[in-house]
Amino acid sequence: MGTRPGEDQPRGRITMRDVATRAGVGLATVSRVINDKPGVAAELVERVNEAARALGYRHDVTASSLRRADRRTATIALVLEDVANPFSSALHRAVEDAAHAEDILVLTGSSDEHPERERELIDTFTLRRVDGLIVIPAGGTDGQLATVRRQGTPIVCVDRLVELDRVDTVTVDNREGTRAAVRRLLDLGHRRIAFLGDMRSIWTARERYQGYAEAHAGAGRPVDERLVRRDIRSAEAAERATGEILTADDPPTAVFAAQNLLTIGGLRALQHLGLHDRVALIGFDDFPLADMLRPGVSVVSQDPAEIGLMAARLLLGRINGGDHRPARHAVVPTGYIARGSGEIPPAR
Amino acid sequence: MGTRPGEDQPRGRITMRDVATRAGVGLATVSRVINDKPGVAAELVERVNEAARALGYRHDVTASSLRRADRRTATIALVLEDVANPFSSALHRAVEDAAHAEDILVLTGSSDEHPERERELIDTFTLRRVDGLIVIPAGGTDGQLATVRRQGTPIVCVDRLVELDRVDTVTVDNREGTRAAVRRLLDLGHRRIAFLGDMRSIWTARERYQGYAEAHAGAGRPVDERLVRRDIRSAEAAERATGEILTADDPPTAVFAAQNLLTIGGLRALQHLGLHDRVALIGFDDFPLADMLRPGVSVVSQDPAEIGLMAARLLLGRINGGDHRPARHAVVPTGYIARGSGEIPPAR
DNA sequence: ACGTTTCCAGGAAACGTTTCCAGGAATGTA
DNA sequence: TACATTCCTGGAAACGTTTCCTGGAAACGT
Repeated sequence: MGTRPGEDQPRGRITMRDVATRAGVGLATVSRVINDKPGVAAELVERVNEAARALGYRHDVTASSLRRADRRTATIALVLEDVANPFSSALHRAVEDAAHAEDILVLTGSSDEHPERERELIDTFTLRRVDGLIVIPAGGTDGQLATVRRQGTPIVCVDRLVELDRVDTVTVDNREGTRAAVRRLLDLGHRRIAFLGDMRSIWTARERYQGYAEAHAGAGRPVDERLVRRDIRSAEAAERATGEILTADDPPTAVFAAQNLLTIGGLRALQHLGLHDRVALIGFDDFPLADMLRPGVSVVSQDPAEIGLMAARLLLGRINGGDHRPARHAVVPTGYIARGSGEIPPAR
Repeated sequence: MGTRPGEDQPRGRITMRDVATRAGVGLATVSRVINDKPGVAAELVERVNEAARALGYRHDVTASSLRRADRRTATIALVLEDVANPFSSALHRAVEDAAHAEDILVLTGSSDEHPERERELIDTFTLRRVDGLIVIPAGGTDGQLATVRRQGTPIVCVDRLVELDRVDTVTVDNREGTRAAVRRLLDLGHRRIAFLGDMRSIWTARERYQGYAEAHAGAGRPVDERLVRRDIRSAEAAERATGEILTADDPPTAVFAAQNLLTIGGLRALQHLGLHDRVALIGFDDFPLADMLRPGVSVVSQDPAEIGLMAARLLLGRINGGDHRPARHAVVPTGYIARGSGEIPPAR
């Protein structure tokens, strides 16, 4: 019974059949053992495992999922705006961890907010038969998402609200977070508060503006449209816009920047004009080193890890059988981090 | 010839066989058409495409790669330290773009620098039959990498040098980048330059220290071991270490931080002691907002996008046939970005 | 007109697995 | 002891594709 090297070593790739032959059992039995199915005599289990180990057998997940009744591939896909941006990548990490706990792999792709690219990614992923999809929708792909959903793939949309049958969403309380922050500025005595907003085609951008408007309405103060700049798409544009507003007649005493890059742009403009200690600034969404700046930048914070975890939970829940449930719309609360820039009182 | 709805619509999943039936051709012909293989009459190509479109046929990549002679899955895997850290995610993005250009999907995983987790990831990925692997090796997995390589999967190692047969590497010039930066400090008149270093088990950490030592040797200056702290693994630890060095007798007039987090830690310590305008600081690796701080933080910069692109090119090159070549070791140059903190002269 | 080569098409086998099914042994019951 | 039931086991079919191979038709040369 010696294991002389190369004895009954099969030449090509080692398959279940090889293991079966060496263990002296049938192919079906090997499959049962590999998949931990009950009802195989202990002795055979032992023999099969031993043979598999000796031969260096490696289970082929691809072939397996092809035949498998539930057709599961143990893969989920994540369509992000850009894997390299901090929000996306923190989300990605949280999803990876949750998936890893169930031995599920994560495929990712960056849409760059292009509906066309997003469509392509969703297409590629479903072609690969992923078990589920987490998407930060750029908009314009609702029809496709609905189709994919109808064909059986569970979907969770993140960051932006989507109303589709049995599609869960995880969003952040954009409106309330913004309202509360702007309310703080008003309570501090600010009367002229500028608003820097992202593309209006984006749901979160609209919601945040609503929060800004609601805070004003709640305090019985009108919004001065000359202080509102929307559809800004880069830090540079934000810097320009902020500069213009600040150097015009009757400038604001505070700035609310409704997105990460816009906050940076606004900050640059303030520093450039030497106003960073005299004009208040609050940004939506935290960023690294915000506490190291002078003054520290106060922000409305959202927790991407929490969002990702929630999304993964909802998705995995559906994958593991609970797919009949109606859509759930989870809302993760925002926080406020006071670091100084939001606490500057209005200049006389 | 009308297309009455549901006419010869097959019930379950639409397969090539369905397309073949509808187009009135053989299964093999459909396969040829779908794969753009030459030698099919134009009319049949037309009929097949038409049938595929009408039925909404979707090619099953999984089944395809199972039978396919080259067994390619059009997937590569990327083992990172953490998908959420800026260096990793910038690299990820560059790899994604390069892969996307060839319709290749990217699987990713975070090793957190744990050899055990890294081993597990590599295992999972090869089980899925990825066509190639890009790894930031945590160390301790060389044997496994060699095995995987021998079994045919091309591998590119990034960021850290690895000497394995037909395994390419992409690294940056850690030693020279550090040497040049420290040399600048010496030229500015600094004589006491502290060094904050990462875990010595990491190749880059060792290289950077070498650069620091070489700069001193080149200027005929001894290294004062009391100013050298290595094996630091967090921003907090770096902050503590810097604080200790700065408050001891005969403190340094400049600090070189050999890694991202350590730079932040050092910076915090300097600010805390009110020395940020009097003690010079240079960090290895750029970080967002470094220019917004007071003073701006000077850094030795590496270009993760360039690194990722290079790694992807090497990998795709091997995948597309050039796998016989011996290992190539690409070295991407570093830069220096002067922002102020590195240009502070020694205090009298 | 005939034989040879070239080309295209389709049936069947194969990829590595899971699942169906049937058969044999073992156990339980009358 | 005879018969029904339960439990294990392995052969064969199936998953959706690609590739091998055979055969007929067309094209060519003499």
